[in-house]
Amino acid sequence: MDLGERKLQILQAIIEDYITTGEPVGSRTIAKKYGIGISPATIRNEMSDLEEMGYLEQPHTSAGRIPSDKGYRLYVDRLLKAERLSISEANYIKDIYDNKTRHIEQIIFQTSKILSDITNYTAVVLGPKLSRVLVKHIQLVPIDNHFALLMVVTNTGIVRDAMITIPPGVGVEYLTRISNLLNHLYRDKSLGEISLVPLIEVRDEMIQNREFFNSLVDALTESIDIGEVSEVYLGGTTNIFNYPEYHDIIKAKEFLDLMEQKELLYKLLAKSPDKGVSVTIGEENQCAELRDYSIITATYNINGKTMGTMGIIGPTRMEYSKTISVMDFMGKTLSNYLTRLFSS
Amino acid sequence: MDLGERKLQILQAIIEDYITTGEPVGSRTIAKKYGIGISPATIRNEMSDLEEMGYLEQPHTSAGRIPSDKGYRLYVDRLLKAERLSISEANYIKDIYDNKTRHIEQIIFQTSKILSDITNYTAVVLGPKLSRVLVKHIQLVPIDNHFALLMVVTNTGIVRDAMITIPPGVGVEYLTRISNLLNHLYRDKSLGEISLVPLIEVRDEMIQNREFFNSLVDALTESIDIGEVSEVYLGGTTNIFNYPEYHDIIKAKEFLDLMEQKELLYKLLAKSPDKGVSVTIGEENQCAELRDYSIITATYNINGKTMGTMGIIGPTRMEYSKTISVMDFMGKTLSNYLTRLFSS
DNA sequence: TGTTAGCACTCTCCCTTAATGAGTGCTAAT
DNA sequence: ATTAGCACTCATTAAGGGAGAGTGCTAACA
Repeated sequence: MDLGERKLQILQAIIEDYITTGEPVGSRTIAKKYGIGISPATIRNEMSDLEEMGYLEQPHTSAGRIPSDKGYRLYVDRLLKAERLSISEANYIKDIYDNKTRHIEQIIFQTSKILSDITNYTAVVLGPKLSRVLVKHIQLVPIDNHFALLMVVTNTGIVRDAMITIPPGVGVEYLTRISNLLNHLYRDKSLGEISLVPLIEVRDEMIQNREFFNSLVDALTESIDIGEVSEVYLGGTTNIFNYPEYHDIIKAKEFLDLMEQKELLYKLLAKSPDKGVSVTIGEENQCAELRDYSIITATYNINGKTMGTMGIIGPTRMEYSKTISVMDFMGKTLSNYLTRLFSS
Repeated sequence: MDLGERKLQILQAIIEDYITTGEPVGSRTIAKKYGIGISPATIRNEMSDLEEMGYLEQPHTSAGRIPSDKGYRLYVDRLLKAERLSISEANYIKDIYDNKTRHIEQIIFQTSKILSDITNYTAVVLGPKLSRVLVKHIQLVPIDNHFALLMVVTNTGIVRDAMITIPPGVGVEYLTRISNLLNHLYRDKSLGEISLVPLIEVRDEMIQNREFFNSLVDALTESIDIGEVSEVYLGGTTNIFNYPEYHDIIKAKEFLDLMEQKELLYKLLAKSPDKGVSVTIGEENQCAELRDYSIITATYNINGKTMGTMGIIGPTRMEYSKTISVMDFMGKTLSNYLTRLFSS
């Protein structure tokens, strides 16, 4: 069977109606609202065909049709007309970033709030991929006689830190010497490289103090690794309540509990493609718990180097057109802003 | 009318039954389950009295009674028998802290998770009151030619930082000199004192560079203030779904949205008394949105100096006895642990 | 005088039944 | 190929009607 022009028109009408109303769509509705000069009966025949082809589903015999995931996919790939943001929305987004903070955590957090506000879905934004962030400064700061703080400052203004126990007999000058060595070794390298470039040079210097060396390595890896997962920012988790199909308490709790699992969210977004906007619909999701949701992701970059990912999670009957535009625009806006801030 | 021994017994029975079942309690139930050798009819008379006195309420004519907020208050103040934690629970709590991390954020976060896990309510824990935290180290770290990082390390391992723009002509040596001055001035002072002790000494030194001085002051206040509100850790926000009276989507959303308002939660907990466990029941709450909830708070300290507050938010029919014990124990355990870690 | 049994009454909850209406699929006419 | 007509299906809603839990009141009882 063939997907003629008319079938596509009908499919599009059904999908768009279902997206806005959330109710199964009947043939009469299509004929009236999206009049293509065709009678309901004809539309019924076409709908029957579309169902057979797998683009539509019927909740029960005497209800209208709803799109299947395959239907949405077709819609997103072929039928979607890109929707430009309204000027006020675009300005709203831009204005947010006309701000004073240089703390990237704040910026990312704000991004998640705006995304969820504008789209009315749940937003997940990952902080900059630490492996791509550049080291600007490393220092061992003595706190008291027993502890020092290993501090790593990056070009994005992130500060990582970890406590280190100082073995007896290690003095301030020694810490300073090690600090200088670390700086010499790692400045302007990415955090990703740190884990690779061995500390051998330093080891020679430190061979006298095996114990300290080990705890230093521990602290370094801790300060790099631990954060990786914790940098997940959520916005609008309760937006899911806006959609009647999730008025069920069980589902709502499932969803919210899912959003608490930062590692899962991290994995979910981290593996999205490197460039552009990507759409994952319902069953296409790897994660079984998310089979009822669609996810739209985009990336942001600094100086053209991809640094992180942002995502929107919502029901499969998502406003794809609008949301894709928002994500695209947001990705670019954030990238510009960050590049201006941190490219120096 | 007088509150005789028997009336108290009956009130206690009703409250405890209602706490566990969530259903209005009838006279027959009391007679059977909590047999005091009294017939349902007599109990009915007593219940009628208790209602007249304001300790009980009746959802509708032919239902059993439920406790009023005033009833709960009486129960908490006079009828509660302290419930000791089971050994396994006590051990569970203690074990959590046998841990390696010195990051207080982690410890606080974990505390909120445990609290919500054990109690099955929502936990809110405030990070250490910054005004009481001691400065261990202040440093201006040059990042590149344009920016430096003002870094403040405290005795609790917290690191606050803020970016500063370096005016042209300011060199590394100058930053070091200022760092030393700041350290000299503020080491072992509390953050609260910083905002008071004027920077005059430093100003003399820096009078040559008005602009830099101002941005330094800005950064200092920023690094102290901003965090105050952001340090609110939540655990078990979806636990509210466990209680049938909150199966209503509207209520659930209201609650969850409330929990997103960190400033409100901060204010709520920050003003609780300095020592010991405190209970706020339903209408006693200042915050109108929380009139349907009860809050139990406790504080934790380092070396006997109160540093922060933890709270449990749940329905008014909360297991007061159990929860109060947990909070008491948790406050003490956390205090001990922190004191051991950070008293040096 | 306090306590209790008995009884009529109230109100919620749940089940059944029936009516409504939106929507379909099929058939036959155009 | 399209469409009007019609019988059929099924979810939703409203109304009716026990059943059950609980009360308040009265009168009897210790």
